[in-house]
Amino acid sequence: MGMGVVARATIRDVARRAGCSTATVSRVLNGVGPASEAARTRVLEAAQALGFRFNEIGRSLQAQRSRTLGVIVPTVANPVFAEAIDGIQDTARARGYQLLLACSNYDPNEELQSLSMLLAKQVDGLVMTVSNADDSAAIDAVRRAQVPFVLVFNQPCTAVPAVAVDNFAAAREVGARLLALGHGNAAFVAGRFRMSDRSRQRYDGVCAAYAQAGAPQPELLEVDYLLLDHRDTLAALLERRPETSALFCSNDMLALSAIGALREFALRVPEDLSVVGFDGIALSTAVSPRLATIATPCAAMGRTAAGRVIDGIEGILQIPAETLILPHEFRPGGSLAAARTVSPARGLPPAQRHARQTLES
Amino acid sequence: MGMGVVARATIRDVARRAGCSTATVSRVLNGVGPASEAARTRVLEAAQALGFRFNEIGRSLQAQRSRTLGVIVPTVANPVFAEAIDGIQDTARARGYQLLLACSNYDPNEELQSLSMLLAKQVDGLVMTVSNADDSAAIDAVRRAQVPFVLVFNQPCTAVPAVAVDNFAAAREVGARLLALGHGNAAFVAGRFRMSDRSRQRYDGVCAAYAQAGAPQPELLEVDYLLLDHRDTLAALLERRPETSALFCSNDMLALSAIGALREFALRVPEDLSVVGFDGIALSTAVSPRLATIATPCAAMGRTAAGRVIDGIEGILQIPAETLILPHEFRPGGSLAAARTVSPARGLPPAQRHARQTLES
DNA sequence: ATGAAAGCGCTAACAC
DNA sequence: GTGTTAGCGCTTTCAT
Repeated sequence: MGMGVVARATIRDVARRAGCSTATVSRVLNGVGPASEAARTRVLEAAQALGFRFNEIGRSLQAQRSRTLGVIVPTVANPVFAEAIDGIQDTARARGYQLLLACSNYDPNEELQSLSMLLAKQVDGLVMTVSNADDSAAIDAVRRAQVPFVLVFNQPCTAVPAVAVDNFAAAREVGARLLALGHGNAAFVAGRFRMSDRSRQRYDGVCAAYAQAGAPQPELLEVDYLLLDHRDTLAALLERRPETSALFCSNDMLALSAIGALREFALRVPEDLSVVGFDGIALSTAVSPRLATIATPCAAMGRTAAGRVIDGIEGILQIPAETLILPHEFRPGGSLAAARTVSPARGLPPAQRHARQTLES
Repeated sequence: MGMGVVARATIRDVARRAGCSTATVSRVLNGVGPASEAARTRVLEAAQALGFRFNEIGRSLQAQRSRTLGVIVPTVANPVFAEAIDGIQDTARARGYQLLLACSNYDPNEELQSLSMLLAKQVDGLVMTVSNADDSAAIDAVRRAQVPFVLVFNQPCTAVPAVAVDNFAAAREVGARLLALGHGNAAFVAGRFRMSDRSRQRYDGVCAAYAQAGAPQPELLEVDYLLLDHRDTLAALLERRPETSALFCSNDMLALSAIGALREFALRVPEDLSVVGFDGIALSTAVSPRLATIATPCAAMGRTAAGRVIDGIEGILQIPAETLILPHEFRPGGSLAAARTVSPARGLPPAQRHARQTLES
């Protein structure tokens, strides 16, 4: 064996050195139960001298709780989940919990598998984002396990504890604003449409707005979410439907990279095409033009969800099996402007070719 | 107590149901040691019927290993760490380890405190990024604890296991390129300069290039890393040193938001000012103009570091106490161009005022 | 005030 | 091939 953990001091070592029993050590170090001043100082001294630290594994086994929260998100590479994790961390740390993190890559099987591992490790509770909150093997499993959990981002129709924003309403609002600005022809750009109920809810929302206005249903444009280069897909769309004047992207990462792709075509945002995102990640306010988007309180959602889970764990609260909707806000940005009345001359194929040559050289 | 974990089936329950001892159950379920076909099927059946899952806490206590890796990074909100975590995850999952995640917020005290918690939870090894790899209480502590660890991103001078890119060399290369393009006056923009050895190494690198060329040392511009709005700071710089023609940012997030801020001043990138980043996060290739940056293999660094740690844990390898340098690559991008020979007219104060009014209305 | 002992779930000698 | 037992580190009755 290479470099392994050297035998760390246990409570027995401390007891031996302090000349008392392990029970006394435990009482002193935990500050519970009686202990004479003499014993107290001897124990403290011994613990100090030995550099004693509790072994939380032993404690967990006996206490039947691990002070650990499981977290399952699709990926940490999308800042929206990263920001939520920061929020979860905040609350967890403040309340003395650690985070066991797993990423599912938008794959329900991996969700289930990760969940299984986390449950085996006896997490006290779970915060997770699943592919499809209304039909999730992972949710079934965590329910069977009777472990407190709260979803984040997911906005289930069924009775499941969750903290989210109102995806449908927010997207409908975006739809209304697009229409008000004259964008009768818009497209909805999504990454993992099949694997994200949020994405579908958002699409439904914008479609509802368009339907209500009698406008044509926005085309659904699915792009590879791993690849951040969407030039080909967008070029195809603009060729197919040149009247498209706005892109509503399922999340900010997508929106940002869509803007990048459009610029490669020498298309100006918002003069030639408007772009709207969803999430309100930190970077969305830092770029210029600022990204018009739905600002969601990602970190607060993480904090709230973690808080509820911990309340549930500690018996402070029976976690309600319903979605807590946190307020969203449409945040205007330079990436969204009124549609041109005349369709711009978009020399797409040549521009595209040019851009690609430039880049691939 | 609210909803707690209901008593889960233990190995004893399985044994009872299968009519054998716990030892047999353990042997069968772990696939080690002898077991008759009859026993095997009875155990499997019983386990199935009871929905038995090992309690990893019990296992860990007995085995003296947790199959858990501790991960400490400054923040998960910076995509560069998020991407590294994805890499760590990859390897960890492949080799059967879970991740216990902690964020230090660039604070050495929090590093130490997080470390302490992770060690108490008996992580088998650690992957971490510390503030200052050459003077880190956390490193001292993890060494004392004799727990295998590898740093990521940190590039220590002292003998510490690490996986990183050569920050100094990469930054010097950026410096050389800036000079070659006529940027005799550049500024280095950093977030947590005091709290990031990487940042300092990068600054030293670019300074070395400038010194060698006899050019004036790039000014160090420290900005609030939490706030992504750097307009005021940048405006002050450009007023103070209007001859500045390029910004070299300590990381891509900073670079991206710097570009955003400049656009708010109606300054064009790269016509008026060039911007170079460092890291090569996914978004840096998606924006337009593409961000010129040092592309670093963040995910690979995470994978490699995790791999080494696990090799160390499993005694496959004695982790070498030295920095493994992974290759970086300068990635050109439209954000960097030759400096203008004549200084552009930069109506800064009015532009700034205008931009801010627009945004704050 | 203190200690002995049981036991959390599991594995690994060791006996049979 | 199988069971008994001890013990991983800790807390917690229950005696004393």
